[in-house]
Amino acid sequence: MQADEGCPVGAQGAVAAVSRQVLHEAVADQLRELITEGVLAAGAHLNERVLCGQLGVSRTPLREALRTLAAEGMVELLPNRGAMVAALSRRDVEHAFELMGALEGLAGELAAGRATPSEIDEVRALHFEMLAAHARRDLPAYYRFNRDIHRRIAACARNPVLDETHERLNARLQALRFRSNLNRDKWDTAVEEHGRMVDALVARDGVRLGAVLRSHLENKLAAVLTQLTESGSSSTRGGVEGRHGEVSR
Amino acid sequence: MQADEGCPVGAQGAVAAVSRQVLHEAVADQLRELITEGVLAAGAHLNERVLCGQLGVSRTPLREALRTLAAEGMVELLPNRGAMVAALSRRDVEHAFELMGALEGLAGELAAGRATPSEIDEVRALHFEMLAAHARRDLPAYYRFNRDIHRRIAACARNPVLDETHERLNARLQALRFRSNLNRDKWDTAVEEHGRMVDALVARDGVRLGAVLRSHLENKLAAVLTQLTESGSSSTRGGVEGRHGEVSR
DNA sequence: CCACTCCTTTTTGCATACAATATGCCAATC
DNA sequence: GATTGGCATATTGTATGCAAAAAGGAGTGG
Repeated sequence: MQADEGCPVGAQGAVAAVSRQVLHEAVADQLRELITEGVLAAGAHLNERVLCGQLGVSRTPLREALRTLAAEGMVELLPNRGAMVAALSRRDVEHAFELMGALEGLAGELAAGRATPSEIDEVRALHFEMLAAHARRDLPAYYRFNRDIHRRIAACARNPVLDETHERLNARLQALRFRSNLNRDKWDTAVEEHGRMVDALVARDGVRLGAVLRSHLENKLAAVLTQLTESGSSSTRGGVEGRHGEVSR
Repeated sequence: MQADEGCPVGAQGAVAAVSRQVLHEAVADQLRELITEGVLAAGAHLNERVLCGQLGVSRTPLREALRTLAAEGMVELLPNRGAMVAALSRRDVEHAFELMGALEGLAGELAAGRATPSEIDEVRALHFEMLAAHARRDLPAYYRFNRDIHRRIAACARNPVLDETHERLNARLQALRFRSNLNRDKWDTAVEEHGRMVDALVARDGVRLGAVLRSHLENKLAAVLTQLTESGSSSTRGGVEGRHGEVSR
């Protein structure tokens, strides 16, 4: 069922020299994806044996992957009682966004000074593509460009430590799947903010870019909190097998 | 993410649950300490079997602990070639300090608004103790109070996500053991900055506190870089050091 | 003298077996 | 009728065994 992306044994003869990935890392990648995609719902209990069967690996690499994900904050380990997908409380989300604001703010400040002209051009191009998606009301495309722009700006900061921290926190938040509803007003506001973002980057005004990114994040937090309040329960999609009792609070 | 350890539902506010710590966590703690203490030097290769013998555990919990530490950035895993203690290049240190500045800056901004009066008093008390240590030229005591003050301020931010990120990055930097030489000028400057820090906190001026913390970090970075240049430049550059992968994701 | 290859040794990666702990059920008791 | 104790089951934690990959070394050929 699950596409086995990690090559188990026999891919070493041919082209890709990089294809040498160890099993527990492949498992970790796969679990990360399952969690951010919402296939494994927040709060869901992860039974080792069941997961082993579904992923087609033994318990050892699975457990190692779970330890990795626990250190990343994606899952929570209960001693002698197994693992569960980390569930973010409303308070946790607020905290995460506070931190995210600082991270993106710093990234913006640095990016404005360190981006190459071609990188700036690329961000501008992505921005226009995003505007096109916005004009067409194409939400998935909008989100894709949106994410790419933020990632691109973060990359311009030229700080791998910052980038890794940012990506990791982002992965934890992605599991919220708050990418669903977005009313027109907020959407328009977000697009406007993106415009100021690009302006600040082109002007290489780091302080301004950082400020724009921070306020952008604050608005996003407000939207997410609104949605959390409204919906309360996430769509309980049956897991890889549907046997996971979702313990969402 | 959940700050609270222990039973999720039936906490029964009674006595704290007995030290139920699993072996791989104990091993991870121990390894963390060995690394930050410098017993396991940066860049050192970690042989699983040898470590097993030294720690008195089998390979399974040791390997799980190593995966945890790898996710935390304390060690680096080389596929099929074992683990080594993460070695920070000069560039890595710069990046880490950039991030650290943003983290402490945010913590300061939040702390100024959220600290309780008694917490502020405690920081003031620690500050005076630090002044005493400074007056006596008692470097170890100074470092202890210094660290406590920073931790205390960070705690006042009331943001576990930020706190965890901060602690983790701090642990990675601690391994540098740059706590050694500190000339009198820089020491005096640092103490002055701490004075402004406490002033800003007492005045509950978050922006100012954040700014002081950031500049404090910048000075510390300068000191660390100086020391790195003096002590390790000639030897590390030519050798195994090079540019290591850093972000594994 | 250097490089290359093959072989041995060592070390990591994975699977499985065994032990420790939690969970759930049922009866016995107050 | 509710609660507690104990047993049965299930699940996690740890140890060990086996196979694959890498490191090291000896020998041979250029």
